[in-house]
Order: sequence, then structure tokens, then C-alpha cells
Amino acid sequence: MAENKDVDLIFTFFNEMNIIAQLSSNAFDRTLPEALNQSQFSVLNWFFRVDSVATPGRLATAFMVTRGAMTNTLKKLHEKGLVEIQPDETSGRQKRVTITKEGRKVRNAALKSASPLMLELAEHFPVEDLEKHLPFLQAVRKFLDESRYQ
Amino acid sequence: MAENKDVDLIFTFFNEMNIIAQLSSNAFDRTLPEALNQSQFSVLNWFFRVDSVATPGRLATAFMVTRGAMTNTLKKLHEKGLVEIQPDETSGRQKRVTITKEGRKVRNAALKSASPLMLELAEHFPVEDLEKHLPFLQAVRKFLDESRYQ
DNA sequence: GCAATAGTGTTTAACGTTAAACTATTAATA
DNA sequence: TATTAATAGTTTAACGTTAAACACTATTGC
Repeated sequence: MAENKDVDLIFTFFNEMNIIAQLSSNAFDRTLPEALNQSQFSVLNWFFRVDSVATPGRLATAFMVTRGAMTNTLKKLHEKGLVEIQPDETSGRQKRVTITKEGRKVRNAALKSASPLMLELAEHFPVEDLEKHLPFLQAVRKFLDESRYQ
Repeated sequence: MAENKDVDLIFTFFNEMNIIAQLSSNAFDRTLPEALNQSQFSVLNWFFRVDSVATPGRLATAFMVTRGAMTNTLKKLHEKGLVEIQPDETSGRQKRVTITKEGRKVRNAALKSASPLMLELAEHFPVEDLEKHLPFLQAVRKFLDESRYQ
């Protein structure tokens, strides 16, 4: 049976996560060029990390946002010419999203402008430390992901 | 000098934080009673954890939101009779915020309805594990807090 | 084949947030 | 003491998000 202090500890733990997420997001946001917010960067980056083509729904799932939110993000990216959105020839209800040449350029530039932050973080938190704690974090994430509370 | 893979690891680490923060916030949100969102609960809980009286500005700082956001949160809590907001007799530009009896009740009820989630988490993630990783997280938080990137 | 069901993407209203402009009050300083 | 600065809280517009309603397309089961 969990004690009161255990519950306190869990609160503290997740609170710490929340604060770190908020601070690091803000920090990263500030490094991004004017015309790009974090959601938009993440989508551009996805095309480097994961696949060269996507549907809006797949991206929404990947980033755990509603399809409506992804519609909005993709519209912004498309207006700036950073992604291409085409009808899918094999399915009338899906669309086919790809990154453009300009999109690749902008993503690379964004990564570059974020590198001072990355370097500073890498200096203060050695790879070994991160590697030590990462598995536990991934386990927590996995549990939340799979639990009925997700 | 940080390598490319180091930067990747940092990305992964903070990404994991973000996802955990998002999932755990959503999970906790779902346990809250209709009439209370997470910001509002956090303010009520603050009066149990930290102090029995506050100014709006102190709360805004504590939760790292703008004063405008805190104005909004306190307005909602006040409309529901969960906090009292009075002029400060010693300073005309500050206000004095306290939790009401009803506010205490609602906070306790919210905590109670969240306890199944807490218990389940406590079962899956033993206290010792959390205690093992917490100091590192706190160090990361402290760095972000103090760095110019905050 | 047809109707019912499920899946995909968009639109809308509502919400909480930020940044900036604003009002009012207090503190600093010349 | 009068003027200027800084501080506290509120208001406003804009933004990104969610949830729900919607339109369209594909699949399933009879």
C-alpha cells in the first residue's frame, strides 16, 4: 500500500518533469527563427528522423495532438512552402505530405541556430548521465502510454 | 566538443520529458472533477504546500506563468468561491489571496479522486527508483532555471 | 449491391496561455 | 518635494490547442 509520502514523491517527480519540459521548450523556442514555432519545427524534423512521406493523421498520432491541430500546423508550413500536400492516389480520404527543398533548408538552419543551446547542455550534462537516466524515463513514458490513463 | 550523437541524445532526453509531462498532465487532468483544471488545482494545492496567503504575483512566479494568466486562474477560483481576494492593507498595489474553507474541501476531494492514479503509479514505480533519478532531474531543472536560456 | 459503420481530414467555438499596452501605486533620486 | 523608475495587477488581441460537429471516402456485413 502506498504511503502519503510516496504520493508526495510521485507528485514531485512529475512536477519536476513538467517544469523541465516547460523550461526546455521555452529555451528551444527562443532559438528558433521567427517564422517557425516548435510544432512546425518538429514536423519538419520528423521527415529527417522517421520517414520521407506522411499523412496528416500519422503526424498527429506521432506528436500526440488532435488531427485538427495538425491540420493547422501543416497549413502554416504549406503557406511558407516548407511542405507539399498532395492527394493520395490510392486513397481518397488520405493526403500525402512531404517536405520541400526549402523545408529541408529551414530545418537545417533551425538546427544550426539551436546548437549553442545544445552545446551548452551537452557540456553540463555528460552523455553518460543522460544515458544512465534515459531508460527509466522511457519506462515511465511507456507505462503512461499504455495505461488506461493516457 | 559535443558530437552529433550527443546532440541527438539531448534531443531525445528532452523529448522524453515533454512526452511524459504531456501524458501525465493529461492523465491527472482526467482525474480532476469537472469544475477544476490543473492550474486551478495547483493554486489550491499551493496553499497546503507552501503558505497560507499569497499575492497574485507570487503565485505567477511560483508557477512560471504570466501575471495575466494568474489573474485569469484566480478569477475562476474566486467565481467558484474557492479563494478569497482582498486588498492588502499595507500596500495599495498588491492583493491578498487566501484559500477558503470550500477551497480546502474541493482540493481534498480532487486529491482523493486522483489517488487511484497515484496508487497505480506508486505500484509501478517504486519509491527507490524515483528517489534514484530525482536528484538528476532537479539538477537539470536548476540549470535551466538559472541559465540565460530560461 | 446496399446500408451501416469506421476512418480521414477540416472547421468551429471555447479555453488557457503569452506579450504588450494600460492603470494605479510605491520607491528612488535629484 | 517633485519627477522619474519600478512594481502589481488587469485587459486585450493573437496564438495553438482541444473537443465536437461536419463532409467525404472506404470497409464491413447482410
